[in-house]
Amino acid sequence: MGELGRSYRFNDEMKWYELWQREGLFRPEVNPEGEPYCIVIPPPNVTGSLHMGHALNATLQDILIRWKRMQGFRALWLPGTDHAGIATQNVVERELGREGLDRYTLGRKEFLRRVWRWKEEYGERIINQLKRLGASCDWSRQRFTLDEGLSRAVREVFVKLFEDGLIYRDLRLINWCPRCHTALSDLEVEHEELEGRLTFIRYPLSGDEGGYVVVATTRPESMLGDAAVAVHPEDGRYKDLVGKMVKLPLTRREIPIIADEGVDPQFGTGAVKVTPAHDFNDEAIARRQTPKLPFISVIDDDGKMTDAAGKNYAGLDRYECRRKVLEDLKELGLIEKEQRHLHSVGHCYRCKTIIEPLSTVQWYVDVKGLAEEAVKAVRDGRIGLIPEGWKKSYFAWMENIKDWCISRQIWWGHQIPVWYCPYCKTEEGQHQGDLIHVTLYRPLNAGGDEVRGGTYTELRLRGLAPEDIVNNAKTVKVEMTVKPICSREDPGECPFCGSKELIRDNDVLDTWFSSALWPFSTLGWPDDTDDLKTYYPTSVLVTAFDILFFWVARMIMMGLRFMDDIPFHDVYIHAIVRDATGQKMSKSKGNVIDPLLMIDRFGADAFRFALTAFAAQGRDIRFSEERVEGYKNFINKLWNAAKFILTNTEGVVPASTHETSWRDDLDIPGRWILSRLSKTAERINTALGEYRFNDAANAIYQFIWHEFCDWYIELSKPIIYDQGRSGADTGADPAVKESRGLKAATLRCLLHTLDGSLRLLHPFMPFVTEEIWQALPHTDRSIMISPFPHPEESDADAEEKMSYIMEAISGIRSIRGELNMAPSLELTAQIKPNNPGIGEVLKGNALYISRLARTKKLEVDTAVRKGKGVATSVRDHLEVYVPLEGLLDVDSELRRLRKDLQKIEDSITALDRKLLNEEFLRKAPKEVVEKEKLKYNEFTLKKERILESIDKLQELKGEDDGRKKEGS
RNA sequence: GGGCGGAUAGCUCAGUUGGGAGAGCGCAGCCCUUACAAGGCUGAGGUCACAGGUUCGAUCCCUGUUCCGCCUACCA
Repeated sequence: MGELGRSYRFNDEMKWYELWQREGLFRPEVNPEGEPYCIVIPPPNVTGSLHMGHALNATLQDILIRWKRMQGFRALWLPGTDHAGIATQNVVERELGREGLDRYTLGRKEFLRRVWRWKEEYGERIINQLKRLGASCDWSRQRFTLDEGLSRAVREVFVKLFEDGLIYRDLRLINWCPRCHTALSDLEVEHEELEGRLTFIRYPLSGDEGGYVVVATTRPESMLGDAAVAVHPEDGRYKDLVGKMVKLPLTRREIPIIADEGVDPQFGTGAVKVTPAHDFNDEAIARRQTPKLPFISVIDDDGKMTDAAGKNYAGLDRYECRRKVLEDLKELGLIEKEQRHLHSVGHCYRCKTIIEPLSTVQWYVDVKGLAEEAVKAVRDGRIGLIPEGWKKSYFAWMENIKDWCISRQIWWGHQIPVWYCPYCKTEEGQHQGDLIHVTLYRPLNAGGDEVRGGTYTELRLRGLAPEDIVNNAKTVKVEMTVKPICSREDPGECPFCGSKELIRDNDVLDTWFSSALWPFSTLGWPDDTDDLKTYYPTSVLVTAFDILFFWVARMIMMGLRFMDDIPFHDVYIHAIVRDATGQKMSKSKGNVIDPLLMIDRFGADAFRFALTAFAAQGRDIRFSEERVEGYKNFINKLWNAAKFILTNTEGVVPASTHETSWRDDLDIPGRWILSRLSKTAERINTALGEYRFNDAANAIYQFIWHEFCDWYIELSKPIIYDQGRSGADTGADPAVKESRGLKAATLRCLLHTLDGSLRLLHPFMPFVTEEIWQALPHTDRSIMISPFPHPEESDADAEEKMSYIMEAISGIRSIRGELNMAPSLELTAQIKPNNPGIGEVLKGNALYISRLARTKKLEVDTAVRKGKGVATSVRDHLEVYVPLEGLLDVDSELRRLRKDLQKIEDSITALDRKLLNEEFLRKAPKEVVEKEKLKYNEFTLKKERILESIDKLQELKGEDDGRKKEGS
C-alpha cells in the first residue's frame, strides 16, 4: 500500500508503460490458456506522425484489447507500419532536392539505400508516438510491409494471381500524376470542384470556305491531340456534317466529324472535340468507332507537351501551352466565346497535382470475381460492418468495381516479379528487344557517341552493357506484346530461349497491394505458422471509413482468396475527427491539432477519454480542448477519491475476491454501491461488445463521479469519522460492536469499489488507473492483467431502499437550495414516508440523512404533524418538511410550490387525456395502461400534498399579514 | 446526376425493439462542509427543423419540403 501525492502528475505516465513492456504484458502469452482475440493495426505510414485520426483509431483498439486481455483472452494487438510508396519516396526526393540531387542521379540501388536509411532513422517516430498514447501493442511482433516475410507474401500473391489469369497488363488511359511521376488507381484520385473556363472554338470545315463547327472545351491545349469532332447521331443540327472533315486549327491535320451516342446535345454546342489520348470519355468514344480513332499523345510524363503537339508547343508545360493555344486561336479569330464553368477536376491524393490522363501500359488486377466473394461475405453476415449503414456504400462500390491498376512508376516498394527477355520473339515474330524502349537519365558514352535512349536492342548494339542500361534507365517502356515471365524465384535465365540476359519490370506495386494481405501476412503467411493458425481470422478491424475501399474491401478480397476465410469477423468503422467548428483538419487549413500536444498538456488518459466519450457511432467528432480539460478534472476527482480512501484504510486487510464475508456487515449504502458497480461492469461489457465506446466511457464516468464519489464516499464519512471517535470504546455495547463491523466492512467496501472502478476504467485510462492501483493493496503485477470485474446479480432491495435515502437527502437539500439557506445552517427536518416500511428504512439510516442533509433534528413518521410554517418537498416515496420558524420566506416558498404544482398538473392533464381515451384503454398493452394508471394515482396524491402545503402557507401568510397590519 | 448521413437545452452531442425528453460544458443562486474550488449543493433552460401520414399514442416509423455535411460519377 502506498501514498498518493497531492495531485496526479501525468508527466510520469511513461514509467508505467516501461513497466508493462519490461514485464512483457503486451504479449498475448500472458493469458496462454485464453481464447484468442486479435486485432491487426491499420498500419500507419512510416512517414507519418500521429494525427487525431490515428489517435482515435489506436485508442479504440487499445480499449478493446485491454478489456479483452483483462477478461482473460489471449489478446494480440499486432502493430506495424506501411512503406507508403509514393509518400515516402516523395519525402526522400524532397530531401535529395535540397542537396541538388534527384533519384535518377543516384540510380535505383543507391536511392533505395537512402530510403531505407531514412526509414531506419525516422520510421519509428509514429511507433513511439503510439506508445505515448498507451497503445498496448505486442511490439515483439511488429511488422513492416517491406519486411522479408511480407515481401514473400506479396510475391506469392502476385504470382498466384498472375498464374490464375487475374493479373494482366493492358494499354489504356490511366490517371497519371506528373509530379509523382506515376500511375494512380481510381481511388487515389481526389475530385475537387473547380471553377474553370469553357472555351468555344471554331473548327473550320474542310472544303467549305467560311463554314465551321464550334466545340466547347475546358482544356484547349488538348486540341493538339484531337482525333475527331463528335456529335450526337440524332442531332439535326449536325446530321449533314457527319462524315465531313474539319481542319484542326494550329495543326496541319484534318479530322473527321463523327457520330457518337455518348455526346450530350444539350451541353455546349452539342459538338465535342475528341482527344482519345487525354480524356477518359474520348478514349471510350475512340474505341467505339470503326475504324478506331488514333491516340495522339500530346502531353508527356512530366505534363509537358510532346513533339506530337507541334514544334510551336513541344516542350511547354501543359498550362503554359493552354495560354499559348488560346493566344494563337484568338489571333486567328477562332475563339467564339468563353464562359465560366464549374467542373470537378482530379487531383493526386498525395501531392494535389492535377491528374493527367495518359495512355500507358500498366498492370491490373481483375477484381470482379474477388469482389463478388467479398460482397457475399458481408451480405451473409460472416463479416459485420458496424455501423451497418456502411454496408450500402460497400455494396455499391463493390458492385461497380473497376479493375485495379497496381503498377506504380516509382522505386520504393515491392518491385513487380516479372522479367522480359529481349532475345525472344513475340507471337507476331518481332524481336522483343525492339519493343523495349529505354530512356536514360543521363547521356551515356557508347563508343564515343552520346546515347540518351532507344530500344534495348539498339542500346546493346551500340555497346552498352545490360547493367549500364538497367542502372541508368529513367524509364523502361515495354510494349504490350512482349511476353512477361512471372516467377516466385528470380529467374536466372529465360525459360523459353535460355538467355541469361533478362530485364526486370521496372515498376513497383501499389502499397495497398501489400496492405491487402496485412491480416495474414503479418501472422506469418505464406508459412503455416502457429500465430496464423491461432489468430486468423482476426476478431475485429477498427478503422475510419476513408479507407473502407482502399483497404478493407481489398483485405476481404485477398483474405477470402488466399486464406479461404474472412480476414476478420467485424469491421468497426469510426468517425473522422474534425475541429471544434466541424471542419476537417488539414495542414492547408491550419486547423490541425497535434495529439502529442494534447498529451503533453492534459495527459494521455484525459485525451484518450475525450476521444472515446465522443466516439458515438455514425457521427463525426468535433474535437476541442475544453473537453479534454473536463476529463482532466475527472482524473483529479478520481485521484482525490483514491487519496481519501487510502488515508482512511491504512492497515485494512486486502479484500480478496474470494473472501466476501465482510459484505454481510454492509448496510444499505454499501450494498447499493456494490450493486451499482456490478451494473456498471455489465453496462460497459454490453457497450464495448457492441462497439458503443461512448456509452461505455460515460457509464464509468457517471459511476465514479456521481455514484461513488458524490454518494457513497460521502455516505461513508459518518461511519468512518463518527465511529472513529467512539473507536476507543470498550466494545461492550453490542451496538458499538456492530457498528465496528460496519466500519470495517465500509472500509473494505471503499477499497473494493475503488479497485473495481479502476479496473473498469483501465482500458480507457491506462496510466492513472495503474498509478492508483499500484498504491492499493494488490497481488498482480499490474492492473492491466488483473481481472475485469464480473457483473454479479444486482441487489434490487438495496437499490430500492437507497432511493428512499437519496430522496430524503435531496428533498432537504432542495428546500435548502431553493430557499437560499446557508449549507452551514443546521435544520430541523420532518419526513413523512408513504408507508411504514419506507419509514423503517429511513429511521435505520437516519445517520446518513442527517449528515448529508445537515440536520440537527430529524423526525421520521407516517403520522408526522406538519407545522404551519414549513417548506415542503414532495417526492415519490416521501414528503419532506422543514419548519422554518422565523426564517421562512413565505413568498418564495409559495412560488416554489406553485411551480411544482404547475408541473404536476401538466403531467396529470397529459395522463388524463390518455386514460379518458377509450381507444387507448382498449388497444394499448395492459402493462402500459396499468403503468399509466399507477402514475396517475401517484401524481394526484402528490398534487394533493402540494395543495395542502400551499393552503397551510397561505393560512400562515394570512396570519403574518394580519400581524403586520396590527403592528403598523 | 446518383447515394448516404445530420437537423433535440445557449454550445457540443446521447437517446436500439414508438408509451412521462438526457449528459457534458456554459449560465444563475448559495457555499473554501476535515479527498477534491480542477470542488460541493440547488436551479433555470427544449411546440425534439418544417408540413403531412400511419397509430390509442411519434423525437423515434412512412412521405414530402428546407437547410448543412459527406461519398460517388466519363457534364466536354
